[in-house]
Amino acid sequence: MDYNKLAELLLPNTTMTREDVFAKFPKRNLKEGAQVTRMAPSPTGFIHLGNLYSALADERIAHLSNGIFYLRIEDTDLKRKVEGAVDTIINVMKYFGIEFDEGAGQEQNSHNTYGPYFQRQRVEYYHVFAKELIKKGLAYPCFCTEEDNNSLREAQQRENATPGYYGKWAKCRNLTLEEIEENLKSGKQWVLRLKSPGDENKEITIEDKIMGKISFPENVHDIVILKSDGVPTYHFAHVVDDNLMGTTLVIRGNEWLSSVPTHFQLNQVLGFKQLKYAHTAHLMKMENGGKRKLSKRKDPELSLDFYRRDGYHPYTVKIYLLTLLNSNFEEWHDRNGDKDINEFPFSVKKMSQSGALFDLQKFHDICKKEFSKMTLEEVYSFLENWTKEYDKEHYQIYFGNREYMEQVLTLCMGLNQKRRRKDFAYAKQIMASLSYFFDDTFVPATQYPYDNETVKAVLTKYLETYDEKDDNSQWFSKVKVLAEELGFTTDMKAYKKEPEKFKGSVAQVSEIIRIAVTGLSNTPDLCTICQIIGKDIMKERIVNTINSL
RNA sequence: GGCCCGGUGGUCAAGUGGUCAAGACACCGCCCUUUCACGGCGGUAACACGGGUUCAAAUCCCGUCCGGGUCACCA
Repeated sequence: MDYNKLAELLLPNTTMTREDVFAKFPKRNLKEGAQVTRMAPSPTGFIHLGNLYSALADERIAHLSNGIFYLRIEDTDLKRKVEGAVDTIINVMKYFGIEFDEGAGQEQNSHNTYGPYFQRQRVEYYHVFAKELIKKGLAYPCFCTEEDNNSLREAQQRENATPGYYGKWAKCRNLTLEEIEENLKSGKQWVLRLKSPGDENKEITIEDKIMGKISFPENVHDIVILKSDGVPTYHFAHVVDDNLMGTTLVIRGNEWLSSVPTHFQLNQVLGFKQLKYAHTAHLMKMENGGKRKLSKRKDPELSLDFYRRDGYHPYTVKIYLLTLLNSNFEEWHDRNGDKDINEFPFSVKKMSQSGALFDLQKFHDICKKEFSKMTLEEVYSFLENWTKEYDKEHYQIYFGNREYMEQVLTLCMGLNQKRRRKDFAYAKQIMASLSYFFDDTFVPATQYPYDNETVKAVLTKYLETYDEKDDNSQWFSKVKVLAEELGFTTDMKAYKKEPEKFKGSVAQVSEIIRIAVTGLSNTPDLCTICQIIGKDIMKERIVNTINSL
């Protein structure tokens, strides 16, 4: 077979040579040890926690080594394309503190020289290498239709053979040049397949940066490398691009592990240096007592929108991901609270081989801890931005008066205390807990833990003695006096020992007041709440309560 | 089903031949306390199973079981 003729027949318009291509993609000029990593999503625009998880690993590896982290869009499948996806991806990543040095969306940068970063715009390059393979007799056109492939599968099932297009099953493998010309002339669609030189009895071994040494049988499948529209499949595009673009470490999900033999072989036949890989474990979720991969359809916590909508601080998401990524991060972070997390010596080797379960409780704990380290200024602006975007109707109510809101936050988040409160994990939760500070959102209680007469008596006496100038201890002394007058004990120890001996304790008295003023039985310091909302509002709420009984 | 990966408390995990098998989250108890938190102290709880190798095995080997991934003109 005249392979040169075949090559011209199949790809007549490809005139560039391998050398021409290499001239456009020279070896990167980087310092010793600098790593080049990439995020390579398809342009659906849907970025989930798993993407962020592995992108964070990419970003850390690149930046810790003074290397490059770039964005390449794998748009070889038109069905996956969504308008505006690239901007979405870039914005989402930015929101979570991950920025690209190079790639799609960075076209204004002068050093953005390994593009185009959209695979559809690189078709001419793939064709150069495809044509080379044809010339070497390592690739051939396949005219099989979908039906052909279906019946192939059925036949293989009947014979209990491994499914796939390979060896003796590969019908188009040995077509003559004449047959091919004939098919082409009659306008039949074709794909380009690799003529796999693999031997299933031989093994290849790779050293995965996370998994370690792994051996596989060689690939024997004549995989499609160019689809009928001339666009490459993932496998082919990946191998060509990561070589041309100088990726030093391909970090990708576990689901790719089994195609390593294919990629290894592609590298080999193309005469490239083998790529280095790090296959990351998936984020898992517990369900019905078993672990399973997080699914974007079923699990809202996988969608990054979820974190934005509920107002999780992006920094806390990053911290959580980092603790999953490198188990020694948490300890490091605790010990080096003053250091920028980017100083953490992130390592691929420390990444787990098995899938971590997404643990909402653990995540919340981290959120609370991180919130407790933020300044009033940080907390305020974060909440303000969140409310502006996700709770518009309450924005004016909550943020109309900055000084007031600052007082509220200072109290509720314990900002003026040595030990901060750690009640809150996300904005939605915080804002919901603040409603009683605002008349528009205050919801009076309908139930009291005591009979109406007692409640009335407590509230009436409380109003009589209340003085807004009292400090906390003065205020509480008065509550105590009031409690005793009404037959409640202030001896908490005695009360706890034998509660049945008393009508109740000062704790209940406080509770009654608390409920009347806030509508809730659990709140931060009551005295301060009364000071913040002011005597008038406090009085109004109490009077309304008395009247309603 | 073939191939590949994994399996330490409920969860995330240290661990690479000798430890009473760390730590964190969750849970429980006690203390602090006007509620809720915070904080302090303490506690329950694990090497999937069976065989080897070895003076010694969570760690090395084999088998079993369980979980996951993958077998497209999708990535």
